[in-house]
Formats: sequence, structure tokens, C-alpha cells
Amino acid sequence: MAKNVRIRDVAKAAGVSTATVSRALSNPELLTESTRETVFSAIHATGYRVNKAARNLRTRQAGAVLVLVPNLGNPFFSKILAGVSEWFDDHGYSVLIADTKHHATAGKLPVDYFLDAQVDGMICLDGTLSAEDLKQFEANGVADQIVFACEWVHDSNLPSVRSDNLQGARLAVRHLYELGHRKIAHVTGPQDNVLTHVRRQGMLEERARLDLPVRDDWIIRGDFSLESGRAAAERIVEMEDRPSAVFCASDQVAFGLISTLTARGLRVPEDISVVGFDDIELSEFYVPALTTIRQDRHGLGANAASLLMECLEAGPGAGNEKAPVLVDVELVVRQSSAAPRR
Amino acid sequence: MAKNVRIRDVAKAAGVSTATVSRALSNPELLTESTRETVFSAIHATGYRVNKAARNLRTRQAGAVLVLVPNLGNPFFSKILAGVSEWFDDHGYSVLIADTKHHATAGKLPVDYFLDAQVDGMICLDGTLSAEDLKQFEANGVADQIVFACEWVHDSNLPSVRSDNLQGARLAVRHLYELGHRKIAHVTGPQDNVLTHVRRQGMLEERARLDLPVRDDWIIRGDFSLESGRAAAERIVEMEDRPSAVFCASDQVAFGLISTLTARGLRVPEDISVVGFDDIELSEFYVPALTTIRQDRHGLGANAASLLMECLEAGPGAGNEKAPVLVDVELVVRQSSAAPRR
DNA sequence: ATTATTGATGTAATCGATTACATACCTTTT
DNA sequence: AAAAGGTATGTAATCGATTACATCAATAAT
Repeated sequence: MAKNVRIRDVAKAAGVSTATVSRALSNPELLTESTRETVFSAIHATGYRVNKAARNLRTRQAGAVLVLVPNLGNPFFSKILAGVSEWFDDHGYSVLIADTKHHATAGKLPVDYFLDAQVDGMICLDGTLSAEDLKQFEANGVADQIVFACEWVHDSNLPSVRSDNLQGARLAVRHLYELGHRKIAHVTGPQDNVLTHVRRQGMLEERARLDLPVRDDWIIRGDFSLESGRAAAERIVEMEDRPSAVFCASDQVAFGLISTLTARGLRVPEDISVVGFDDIELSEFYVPALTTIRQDRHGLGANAASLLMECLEAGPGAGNEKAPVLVDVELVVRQSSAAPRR
Repeated sequence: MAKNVRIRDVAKAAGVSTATVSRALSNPELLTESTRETVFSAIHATGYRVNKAARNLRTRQAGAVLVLVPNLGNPFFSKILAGVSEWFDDHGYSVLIADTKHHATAGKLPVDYFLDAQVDGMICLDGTLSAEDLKQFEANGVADQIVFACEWVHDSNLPSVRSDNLQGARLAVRHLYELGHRKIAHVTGPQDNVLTHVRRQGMLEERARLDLPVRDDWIIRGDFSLESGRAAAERIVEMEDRPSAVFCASDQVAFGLISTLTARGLRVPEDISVVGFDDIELSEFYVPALTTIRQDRHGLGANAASLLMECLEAGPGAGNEKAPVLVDVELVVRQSSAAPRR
């Protein structure tokens, strides 16, 4: 039962030319109702499926997009992928994935992923690309077929879809403020990361706006990881002037933080309140359930997909001046934040 | 800077025929050292990249595989994907993804995913396919290009890679037994699932072997979800003859369970011990850190990829009699299990 | 010296779908 | 009735790489 049905076979079965079969699939309105039906029943009868390699060769398109993920093993990306995949499934594109992390050593440039995959466009979830990487995109004429999602490259004007991180950080701080907290600390993400920068900025802005006390050692460097949350907790435990609340740049940081704080005898939220950022699956079920800023990851993915498709169909230069799409975030209040002990 | 370099252009630049250029890339040993060098420098100079559509058309291959995921949004699959992706990146295949969940309604059959994607092979992470689905694979001659990973279809002899679930369940029960527990409950996965079946079986076997007390209501139906863990907790809280330990079919179930047990005033592990299955990222940092059975998800993915590649390169019929590949699991003891209160 | 053998490279058919252009037929217009 | 226009369909060139087969040169065998 091998699959060797070619368009020619369908044409023969339907008693028409290959052109007619092709049109039946791509421009059915060009055909008479009766031929169209004949052709479709022949297609059905033969079990014909267009050979994409042939079509792609002829049309010089790929009907596929690539999602470049900095670390596929990170479960954070799964919902974004789901959003991307859903959109493109519905719109007839195939979705390829590639993990940049693994090949960091192999000297494969981001642009190589794009060119090697031979896709029409790319969604990049990695905001750590260098200016040089972007130059390469330009140089190879693919810059117009790239959309950043979730992260983005500082100072680049490539189109991107992102959460409203600034607003998220503000919401977190304001929430803690409204609970009565004044001494608020922040565990940041990794140094070179745009998200780190914006969330920290939002946090600092809101802290200033609310006229809260400032201490340099309340801004603790982390890297989004559980481990860095643990490290931050160790620091906090030993502070003589301890904050009463901590806003973490990610939920994972918050988990590490809470875990270690608890192990060190500080209770959350009784002794110290914690707010995260992301709202990953388990945040709701953590003990204590985590108060956090929800990112609509599925929405980020779907929006990025839709934006990329727009760019692709609009042709070159389309994405050039597109403003970043901001996706709303939402404060989700749970058990890890409460009024401070007095 | 458009990319329009064809093999002909390279040939011209190198002063050879297209055949020679093609050979330089696919069978370099056929060429003289000097021509090979000339060709490669021409390739480099022109920035040539083979057009995969053309190659695929000619060779009737795709150089790509599809990973069929039952629910891409489920972070559990991310590490498996990472393993698959890493392997295929290293071996020159592209990796496509598709989410069956979303299209359950659209009447798209599993075999359609395969055929529409026009790939060389497929890794299926969904064990809930019907006998009819498998028939379709056979009928379309693609059964030999499919490998199941993690889950598999009961009674099918398609090649698969899976964790040693039976052993995992035994380890979990034995661990609890050795801590002193006798009254051990189990929250299962969803009814129709092969993993549910095997893990339950392993649990029951070990319970019988150790001659532990049996109560029907200690086997609680769940579905791998956090929510079902919560529901199970409610049931357990209200039992008059309460188990002192619970083995959960997934970590998520364990989280839901612990979360609700705690909310209902039962402490883990002081009042009740809990063991999970999977060892997802957060298990280590949950409060209390979760004792669980670790699945090597990255390894599952990589093994599945490698097995699929074997099948593809060995040609038709290769996977036919391959025994399931069992990947070792490991008991990871953390804070959620302890000796029972006396 | 002639033939056989091996090795390196070139020639050209081929994979299957798309689509510009050509053709044939049918209306409508004058 | 002839011309013009429109509509439906067919013909065949084309996309770019691979590879069977042909060719040619160089070496080995007789």
C-alpha cells in the first residue's frame, strides 16, 4: 500500500490535466462546479496528497516555520510552543523546533539555524542574541521573517511579542505595598537579560513612586533558577535589616527562596511574603500557593505566530516598523503573600 | 543579499560540474583531494546551501521527523522533546512538532499528521491511540517508521521506548515498606492509560509480595492531574481507616494531594508519607521536597530518537520485532516520606 | 604494445507540482 | 454574421539537486 499517487495519476483518474487538479486545490473557484467535483472525488479515491517537496521547490516556499528555543528542557516554554503550534496548525504551516542551548559549542550561529532549516520564518524565544547575530539576519535577508516572543533583543527593532513586564513588576510591588509592606526586596534574573532589566526597572519605579525605603542589598542578583532563589534566601536569612517581602523575577526563584527560607525557620507568608513572576503550572499548588504575576504564555505564542504570519504574507519590509506587541499580565493573589507581622 | 546560490553557480565558480559539487557534499571520498578543496572553497565563497526541497524531491526523503505530542502545553514533555531534538540535531534531521490535543475535534487522524507532515518518521508520545489508528498506519505503510516514547499502545508491537514503570512502582512501595509503612494507598492515573495500568500492577504486586493489607478504597482513581490529587486528598481525609502512605502515579498528583492534605490539617510526612512518580523539575524544591521515582525524560527522548533513526535507516520491517526499550528509573528519597507515626 | 581495470568527472534524465501562456468554446455586442 | 470578450481547461517549461550512465585518462596486466 505504498503512497505513490502523483498529481498525474489523479489527473488521469479524473480525465483532466494536472493543471486542473492543481487548481482544484489552490484555486477551486477557477473551475466549473462539475469538474471540481470530479477532481475531488478522484483525489479522494486515489488518496492523493500533494508532495510538499515538489510544491516547495516550485513555489520557493517552505510552508514551515522554526521556533528557536534557548533551552527546550525548560518547561516554561512548553505553553508558548503550544500556542505557536496551535496557530500554525490552523493556518497550514509546519512547526520545526531547534534548541540553541545544546549547540552553543558547535559554533552554529542563530542565522544558521534559520538557513539550514529552510523555513519561511522564525520565532525566536532567545533574547540573548548579539548585535552581530542580528547583523547576520540582515545580511542574509531574513530579518523580515523573524519575530521574537517573550524575550527580545535590547535596542533591536525586530518585531516582538512580550508580556507587559514593567506593569507586572509594578503590580507586584503595589500588591505588597497594599498589604502593608514597606521593606521590599527583589531577586533579579540574570544580568544580561532584558526581562531582568525591565522587571527590575518596574520594581524600582514603583518603589520610588510609593516612597519606599531603599537598600542596595535588597536587590539580589539571581538568574531565574531555583538555585538562585535558594542562594538569595541564604542571604536574606542573614541580613540584620531584613525585608518583609520579596518580589522574585520568576516563580522558580520564588520556589527556591521559599523552600530555603522555610528550611531556615522563616515562615511564608507569616514572617516574609513572597511574590513570583510567570505563574507556571505548579504555582497554584505549591505550599504555600504562590502569589505571582501571570504571563499568558499560550497567548504569547499565539500572538507571535500570528504576527509572524502577517510579516510573511505582507512580504519584505513588513515587520520593520512594527511596535512590540504587549500582552497583558495579571496579578494572581494566593497564599504566599500576607500582611506583615507587626 | 538574497539567497539564490544554486548548485550550478557553485559548479561554475569551481569550474566543475554540478555532479561534482553534489558529490563533494554527499560522497567526498569519491573526489580528488584537490577538486574537493576547490569545490569547498567555492561553496564557502558563494555561501551555498543545498535546497532541501529539491533534494527531498529527488531523493524521496524528507530529512525530518515528527513528534506527536498529546498536549504540548504539558511541561512534562519538554525534556523528552529536548532529548529528541538534541539527537536529531546531531544527526541531521529536522524535528517537527504537532499537538494532537488541540485537533481532537477536527477529525484529523494520527496517520494524517504523519502523512500531512511528509516526514520520514514519527515519534509518538501519545499512548491513547486506538487499534483503528494503528491499522491506518499499517494501511498507509508507515508503521515501520513510528516509535512510541514514554507511552505506548497496549497490545501493539510497534517499537517503543519507556521507563521501567513496573520497577518504579515496586521501588516506591518497597521504600515506604522499609520506612515502616504497611497501610499504603495508591492514586492511579486515568483509566484507559497504559502507564496507569503498569504502575498500578507494580504497586499491587509489591504490596502482595510484602503481604501488606489490602483495601479497595485505598486504590483511588486519578488522572495524573493536580486536581485529581486534591480530590484524592479529600477522600483520604475522610477515611476512617486511613493509609499512612500514598504512592501517586505522578508528581503532579502528589502536589495536589499534599497541598490539600496540608490544607486539611494533615502534615506530610509527619502524618502521612507521599511518594510521586516522574521527578519533574519542581519536585526537588517543593515543600516538602518530594520523594519520587525519577524518569530519565531526556534519555527517553534520545533513545526514542536513536531507535527511530535505526528503523529508518534499516529500511522496512526493521522495527517489527524490536522489543520495547526499557529505560531505568530511580528512587529519589526526599522529605515527603518518613517513618509513620506510631 | 595492446587490452583491461580502476578512478575521476561530466551529461542529462528525473523527482512532482505550479503556472504562464496557449487554445477552445461560449456569450455578448455591434 | 463577424468581432470581441470571457471562461474553462490544457501544454509544457520550470524549480534545484541527485545519480545512473557515459566518457576519458591513467595505470596495471598481458
